Amino acid sequence: MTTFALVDCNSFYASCERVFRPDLKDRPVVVLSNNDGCIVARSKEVKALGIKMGVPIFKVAEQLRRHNVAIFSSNYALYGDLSARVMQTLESLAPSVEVYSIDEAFLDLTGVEAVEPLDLFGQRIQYTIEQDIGIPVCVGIGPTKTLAKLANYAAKKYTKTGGVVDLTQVKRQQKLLALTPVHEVWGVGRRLSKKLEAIGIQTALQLMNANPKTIRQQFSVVLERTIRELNGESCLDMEAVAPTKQQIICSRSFGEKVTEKQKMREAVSNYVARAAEKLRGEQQYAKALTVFIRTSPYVPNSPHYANSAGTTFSVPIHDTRDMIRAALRLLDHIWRDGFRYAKAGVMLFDFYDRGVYQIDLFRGSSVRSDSRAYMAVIDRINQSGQGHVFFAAQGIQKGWAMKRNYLSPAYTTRWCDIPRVR
DNA sequence: TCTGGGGTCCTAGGACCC
DNA sequence: TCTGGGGTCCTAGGACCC
Repeated sequence: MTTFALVDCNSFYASCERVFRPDLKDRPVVVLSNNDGCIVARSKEVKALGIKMGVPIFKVAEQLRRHNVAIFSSNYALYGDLSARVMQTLESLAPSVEVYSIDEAFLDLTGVEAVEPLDLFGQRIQYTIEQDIGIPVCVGIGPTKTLAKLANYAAKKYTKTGGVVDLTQVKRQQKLLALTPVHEVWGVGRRLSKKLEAIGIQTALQLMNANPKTIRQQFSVVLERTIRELNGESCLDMEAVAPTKQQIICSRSFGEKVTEKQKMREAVSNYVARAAEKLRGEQQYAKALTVFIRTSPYVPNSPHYANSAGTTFSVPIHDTRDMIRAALRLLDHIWRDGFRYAKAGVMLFDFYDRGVYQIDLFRGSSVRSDSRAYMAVIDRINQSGQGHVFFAAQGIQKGWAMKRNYLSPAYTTRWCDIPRVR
């Protein structure tokens, strides 16, 4: 019998903003998406106001002001760092940890029950993370990942649980599943829940009792697996080591619409540089690159244009210079004058480890010999926190850069922003 | 005026091969 | 004139996740 726990940080980004701002303890907090567009995190006071996840801020600006809500731009340097600390602490507490997202991790608790009651173990995790990092978490425990997820949902929703739910007993599973709308099940999104409701499946319990074979025919093998997981049959294992990425995307909406090609060239060059840096961080080389640009789909009566273009390299590369050159050539193909561009992005895929790719005998290798050393120097400088180097193509003015009008300090990752104790 | 970014997996259909 | 069966690979699109 396996046992999983899902540890999920409460309102993670909002909680991060509170760690170094005790004055915000009881004040509602929201965090905005890149470009200060939508609300992507809400403290529980904000949820209680009925403000929904993902709404554009301009639609609720007045409401936020009225309730004295503290507003923050996304500060990924801060969230990423606090996330790493949470995960490290979990590693010290549990036999095996799978980092599932920036604010969630699965733990393998198989065998723990013999040593300590599971709910006590969950409470200990909760207490330790709160004490050591200052981030509140909920813990859900169950015999499969899907049930652990559901247990976590219950831990968050029902406050009298104290934020820890042990769902290892079948009786408790059935009780909770009967109360839970099918949409809350992990892997059942908006489309699927609509289709399921149409055939009379409205609760998680009804889905659990559906025939997996029939569901597989009518829907997919994925949903069949979900049913088995709801029934306590573990189909999804722990992945203790993160699998290597299959693609890397860097895209942004612009702070101001872009109408000049030169500005677009700079933006695209920046996204390439960032994507290439991530690629090297994965120790990978890419053989394919795609560039896309588009106008805003939200503005009515304004001419819309969206296009993308891709290329493959003769051998996998990781050199920012080669990628920028290729990307700008692709941009030449898809650029059209006269539009107000809202967003652009770069994608890399078809990855190889170093030295794995078979070089074409006749074409020879066009790879630069200084590539590895040169890129390593750039990455080291840019990650040192002491300086920043970039290519001329990336531009200097960056008028298109995203809006971040409510940014908090980089408390934990920049020397000059570290809080002082007087 | 103002609407995020970054991923994964599965399936269906077409091209192509023997 | 009659025109099979089985397989792979690739791509686009749809669904989901945080």
